[in-house]
Amino acid sequence: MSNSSLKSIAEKLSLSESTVSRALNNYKDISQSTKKLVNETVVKLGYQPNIFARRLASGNPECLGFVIPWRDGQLNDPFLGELMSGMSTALTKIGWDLTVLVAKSFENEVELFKKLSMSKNLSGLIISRTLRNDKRFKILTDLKIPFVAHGRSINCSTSSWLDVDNESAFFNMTKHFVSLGHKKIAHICGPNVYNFSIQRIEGWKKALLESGIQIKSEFLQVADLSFDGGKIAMDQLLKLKDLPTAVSCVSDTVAMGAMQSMRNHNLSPGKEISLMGYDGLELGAWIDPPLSTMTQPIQTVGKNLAEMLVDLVNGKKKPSDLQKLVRANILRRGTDNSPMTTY
Amino acid sequence: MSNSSLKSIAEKLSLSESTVSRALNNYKDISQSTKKLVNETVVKLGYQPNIFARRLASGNPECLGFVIPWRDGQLNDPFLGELMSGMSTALTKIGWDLTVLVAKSFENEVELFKKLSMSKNLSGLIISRTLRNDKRFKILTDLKIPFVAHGRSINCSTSSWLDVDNESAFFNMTKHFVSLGHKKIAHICGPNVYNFSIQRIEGWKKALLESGIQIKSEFLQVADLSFDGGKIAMDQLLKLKDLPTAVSCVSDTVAMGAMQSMRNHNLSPGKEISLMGYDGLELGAWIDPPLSTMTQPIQTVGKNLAEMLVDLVNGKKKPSDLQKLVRANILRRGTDNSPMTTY
DNA sequence: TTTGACTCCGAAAGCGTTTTCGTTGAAAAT
DNA sequence: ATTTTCAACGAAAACGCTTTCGGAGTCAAA
Repeated sequence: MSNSSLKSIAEKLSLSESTVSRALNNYKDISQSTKKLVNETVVKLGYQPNIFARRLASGNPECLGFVIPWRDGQLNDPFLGELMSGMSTALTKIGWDLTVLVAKSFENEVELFKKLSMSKNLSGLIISRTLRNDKRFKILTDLKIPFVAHGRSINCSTSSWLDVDNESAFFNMTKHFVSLGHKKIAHICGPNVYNFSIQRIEGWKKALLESGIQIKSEFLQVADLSFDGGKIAMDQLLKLKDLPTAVSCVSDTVAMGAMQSMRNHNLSPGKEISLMGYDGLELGAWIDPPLSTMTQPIQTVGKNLAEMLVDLVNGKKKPSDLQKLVRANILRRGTDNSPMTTY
Repeated sequence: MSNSSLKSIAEKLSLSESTVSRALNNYKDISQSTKKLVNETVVKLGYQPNIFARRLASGNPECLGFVIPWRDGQLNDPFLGELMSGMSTALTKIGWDLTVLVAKSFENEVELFKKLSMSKNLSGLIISRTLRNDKRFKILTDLKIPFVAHGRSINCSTSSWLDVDNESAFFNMTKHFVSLGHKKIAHICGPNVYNFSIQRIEGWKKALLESGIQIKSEFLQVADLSFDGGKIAMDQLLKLKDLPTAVSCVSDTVAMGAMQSMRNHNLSPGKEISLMGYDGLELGAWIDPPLSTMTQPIQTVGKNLAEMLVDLVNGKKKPSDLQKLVRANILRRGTDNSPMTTY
């Protein structure tokens, strides 16, 4: 029966509703014995509190919103499922909900934020696809909406965020190429509106510097974050007199495009030119040769994002104390090899 | 200010709270003039009702749950974003929410259902990845949880569902091959636990029958819904004495695997053997040659799923009156060509 | 004039929790 | 013996809305 309410439990135990409520919420003015008693009968009766009553009374929506990332009119994040799964599992444990929101443009998103700040239907927000200079940080802060960002921005020092350590990831990738014997290492980066683009360039540069390799500006190509972007960028690289022997790509998608360009020029990815992507897309393993890449534990990221936001909402921590960097790991498949001696 | 409540509006207009409430909910015992007045001041003050109070009082959670599909320990649906975007936009219009749920196993999912039926936190559920014989239909019906399924099952006649017309999709695909001149058309199908596997086989068979082509049992290969599955299945087909000139694949992923197999045998997809996938994955365009496939309007599907469930919850329609079939469309890219005469 | 029907609105009781505050009784301190 | 302290609980207000019911007023019909 779902007719179990606080009242029914209180009557069954000859206690007051308030005592039962405080027992369930682990108040310290309730004796251990009654807490035990209450918890036992609650599971026995299969009691589930009415979350709407609870949320109304407590003033805490106990509900996090996730703004699903929309880019260029398309929703093509293959990790969405894993990410949200991580969030949801973390929240389910504490009885909170995850609701999804969609904003099809920046204006749309800001409008959404304003509505949310008025309605107070959500405890906090998780945003993603952060830009180099992302105005959402200030907007959300001004609106006093608790949030944590998946990704950093130029002005995120006082906010809460979780991000991959892009710089060290591409530092490691480049170092990896160096250790394989490469000296001519190019980088196809993303548009500089994205924060990670800049950071990934930095990692590439630092590794070259530390390895005593001079940075050639023509070895840095900007690309749209798409298959075609990668193809065009690689086309440019292949026009060079002095070709690179390795290319680090800002994403798997871009790397796939770059591979296509190589094939068009009768070059075999991983032979004349090694290359690596980033993201760890499964489909990278489906092509020939399979694309080497870097992976990150997406589900854990989702879980962490949710947990951080809960801490923030509960006031346990300040935004600036909730900043987390996760590592990406090299996944060798087939396109990272030593340079050809004869080439 | 977010201190706007029904009360504040009532005071401002010298009306009672109940009148304002009924005006907003379009009750017919409120005059047009006051309705207009109330609505105007509501937008002026930027009033947002407290959904928890509303949901508590009305008893309608106004919230739909989406069980995100988990398969083989992985969450790899690339359309999740679009699907949920469609749902969310439909629900936002009427002020309902979409919350995501995750179940990592069948037992887990059933447990989830039971909890939901007790707690009544959700108005209804959208499930996906339906099986040929999907026990969830009966379970949810017995638990009296309103739901609509994305995909059919063997026992879904009294339930609400939305599905692609798999049979006609693969009928059309096969007919397309026939019209290109193919007579030896194989089909790589999925495991028969999935309902769509059976239906897609049916479509393939019907088209062959209607075209006067005999169905050869060795031209039907079962594959796991994965890259490797497709590869293995195509390996089998290529062992045949009499090779097919066209292969219709149950999914793009499987088709990618099949292409890999062809390459391993020094065959060019779309030349010696034409093939088509299904799903319309973007990445199909990234390989060489680009994979021909079939697409469906995912966002519309999401929108429809949500709207159907809302109708169901509101009691406007019976489950059996909410069944919808959508069409898939052929997307020619590069792997569907006429058979080689010399081959 | 009375009756009935009809329109529009207010009063008030819920919805199921949380949380503050006060009370009780027993143990400890004076 | 009296006061203080403290643990453990109950009473009741509050959260902000929905919804039922009844009443006031108007107008037309009898």
